[in-house]
Amino acid sequence: MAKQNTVFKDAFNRCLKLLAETSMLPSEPELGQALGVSRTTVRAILTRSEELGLISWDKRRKTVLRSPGPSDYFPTEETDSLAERIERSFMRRILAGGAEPGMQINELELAREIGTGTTSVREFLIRFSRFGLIEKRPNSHWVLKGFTREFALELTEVREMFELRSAARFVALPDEDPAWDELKAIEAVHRAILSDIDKRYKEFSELDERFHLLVHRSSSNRFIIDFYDVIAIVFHYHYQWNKAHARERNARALEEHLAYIAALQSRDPRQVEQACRRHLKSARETLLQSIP
Amino acid sequence: MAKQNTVFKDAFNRCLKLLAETSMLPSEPELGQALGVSRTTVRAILTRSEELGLISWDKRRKTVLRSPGPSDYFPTEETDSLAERIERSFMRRILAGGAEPGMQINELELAREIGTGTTSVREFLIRFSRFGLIEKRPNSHWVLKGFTREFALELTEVREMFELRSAARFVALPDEDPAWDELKAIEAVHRAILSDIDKRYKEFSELDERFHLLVHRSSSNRFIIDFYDVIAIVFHYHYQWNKAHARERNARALEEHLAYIAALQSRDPRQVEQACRRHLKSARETLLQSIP
DNA sequence: TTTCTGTCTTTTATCTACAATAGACAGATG
DNA sequence: CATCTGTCTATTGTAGATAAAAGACAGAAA
Repeated sequence: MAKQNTVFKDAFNRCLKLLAETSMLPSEPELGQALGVSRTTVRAILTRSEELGLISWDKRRKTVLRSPGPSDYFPTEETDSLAERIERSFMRRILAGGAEPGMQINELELAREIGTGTTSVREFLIRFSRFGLIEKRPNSHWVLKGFTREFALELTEVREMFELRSAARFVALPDEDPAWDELKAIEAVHRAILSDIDKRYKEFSELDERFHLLVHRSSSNRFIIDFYDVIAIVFHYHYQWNKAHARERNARALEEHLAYIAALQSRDPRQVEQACRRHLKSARETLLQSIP
Repeated sequence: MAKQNTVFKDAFNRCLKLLAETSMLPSEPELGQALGVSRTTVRAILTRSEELGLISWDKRRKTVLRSPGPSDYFPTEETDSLAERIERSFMRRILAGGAEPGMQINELELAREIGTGTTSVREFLIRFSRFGLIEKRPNSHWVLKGFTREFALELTEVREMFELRSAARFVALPDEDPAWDELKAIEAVHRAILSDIDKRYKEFSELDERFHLLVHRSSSNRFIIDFYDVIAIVFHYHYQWNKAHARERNARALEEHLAYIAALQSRDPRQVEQACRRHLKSARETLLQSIP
């Protein structure tokens, strides 16, 4: 196998959903636009849809013949890109499995375990190295530096610098900036989750990312925004991993967010700084608690 | 060709220098230590040295027979690692050649131009992407974001945050920290260059990197230290590129550095902040002036 | 005239193969 | 008995090949 056709499979699945809602599909370029793929892939999707008897296709006439059933879809395991699969496997290994700092990472072994070639693993490790958790010894192996207390402290130190700076920029955004509307929307979701916290506390993780990314974006600084990737991935896996007291933690964080959001809306830099510092402090403590 | 043997060639050249100074080479492990390579490579070096009649080699007895001449060395072009060659070619293209932002970057074309396989180019681009100058469109090309005014401003914004923080940490280092000695050594080089500025102003670039890296190191934060790579590469190529008024610029920067160093040595946080800010401000202005 | 389709070319993503390099182990040597 | 050498194995770095996906262009259709 050279290239996986996950783009095709994933787009095909998404196309089936569109197909369920109309009787006539649009033009190829339009469909490509809607699915975010090239015409080549669109045509592959149409070909397969025709073969399955889902549509009849004659040039510009693409008529839906029947609604897609569950068996028409590709299984979800096959629609994830290789990079996603590698990331998951890798994070599971280093977070769940015995992940002692200093451990060697073996490309070939990892590749075999994941069932892929070494090139992809290698490229993943190179990309991943910017998260500061692994390091390359040239002409030799990678070394796991480990998700340690130092790591968490270094990460949060930079995070705090960047977020304070971004928050200070946020209050200076012009009234018509779309960020204000997004902030309102985010606030509303916070209230909704809080009012049904017992059932919905798990939604916090995703909301957290959405909120902080919005703040970081207002820095208009690519380095600050890019760094948020590091924070996001660490917190993402951290939430998955450390579920103790999740409900209470999330409830408290939601409250802190609301105070922080109110401060942003007040546009008073001092209030913002205060609320931001308070929230970041407790976020840091939570993260540190989960590290032995 | 599978793997380049640049490690061997480079180590061989360095070994010739050692060889010129002794009549008897040490043991294989010791030699490996000195050259920073494995025993496998050491033995390859010894084998070749023997073939060239430079030494006689019998088990532990490695006697130097003659001093190496110029023709014994590998040409320097062959000792650079592939990654270095790719970096240079790439930087020349995007800094010197018409490097309009938005330009597409083609892996295959680059590889052909440099005379290497696509894999290496790809891996280089992935590593390089963390410098914020290029961006990947998945399943498609890379886009050059360009060495623009915004880039320089975003870079210096973060640089200033990080360096102020690091400098503040520096003054808190214990007296016995080796950084203080290194700082003294750096100061001495500054004075030496300044006293012969007309001839030696070109040495500033390297000294600048050495000094700022020392400061950043005292942050003990991997993200801050890693970020210095970005700064270093940008300034490195910037110095190579923009030579107008280099003498005056460097003389001024040297003076600023001396003030900054004195402030660090005074251990007075307020003086440090002032001197640091002053220097960073003029560094930013210099950088911006070189951008159209 | 504008947008669409059929066809073709180019480029990327990924696998496999292989030389260079690192590293392990047992027996040799001082 | 500690260190070195000979030999062997494992792993990385790089090239080359190939399917998937993107994208270009000319002629067809509205």
